[in-house]
Amino acid sequence: MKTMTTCCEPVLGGALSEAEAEDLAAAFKVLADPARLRLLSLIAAADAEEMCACDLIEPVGRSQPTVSHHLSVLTDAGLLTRERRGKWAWYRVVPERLANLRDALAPA
Amino acid sequence: MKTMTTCCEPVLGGALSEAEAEDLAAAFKVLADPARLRLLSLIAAADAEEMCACDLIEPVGRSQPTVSHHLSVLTDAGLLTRERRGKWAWYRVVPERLANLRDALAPA
DNA sequence: CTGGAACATTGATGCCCGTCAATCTGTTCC
DNA sequence: GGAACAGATTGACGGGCATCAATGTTCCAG
Repeated sequence: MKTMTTCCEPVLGGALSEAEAEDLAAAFKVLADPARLRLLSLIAAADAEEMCACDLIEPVGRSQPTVSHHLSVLTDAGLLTRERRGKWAWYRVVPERLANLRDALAPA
Repeated sequence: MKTMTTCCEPVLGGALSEAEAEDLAAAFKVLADPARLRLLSLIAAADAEEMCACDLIEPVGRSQPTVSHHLSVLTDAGLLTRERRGKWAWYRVVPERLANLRDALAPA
């Protein structure tokens, strides 16, 4: 499981190579799932700016393993951070990473 | 094949409903493919701001039907416009649509 | 140390989709 | 009209992935 850090060339910044296109496509693929988008929006909207995984299962309407899987995908993509406190896992969004992807869609 | 027009609720603008999340996920799914990103970047980088499909097949390195398929997906998603002139098809990027998706990643 | 709770991991299943070969449609030119 | 070309469509194949049940792991409570 590799963590994604620096990424990506902008779409409108000149013709993308196949490798650059694959990197950027992989980044958008993480966002291309309704369950993951709901998790992101739920955590971002939390008062404490963080949420326990236990409080995400019911509102997102999926099984516990599925939610855990998506949270891992988001974390590996650098969009979330995970912090274990006792037997609970707390998640926070990483707005810089979101801005990073946003910039990939910016005008030249 | 439905054309996508108005879309989407921002990720950081409060908890997304399942329907809103599906719409936004569908929009990002279009961008989550290296061939489509390369097509977008190639057309955006063209001097005339438009490109003939015939000139996109070789640089993107896929078969003619595959390129035609991706161009249709991008067009249906509102990211490209198609104009047939004689036996050729000319494509242009729709920057407003790109900005639209960009806004979906904007801070609250 | 034993039971239970919270998450993560594994394995299996079904669906979506990127890809290409073959074919079809429409256009140009002679 | 007929040949040749550009592009779209169809059908088939294969890989990737979202999902869940079952199981594993880690931590706390008593």
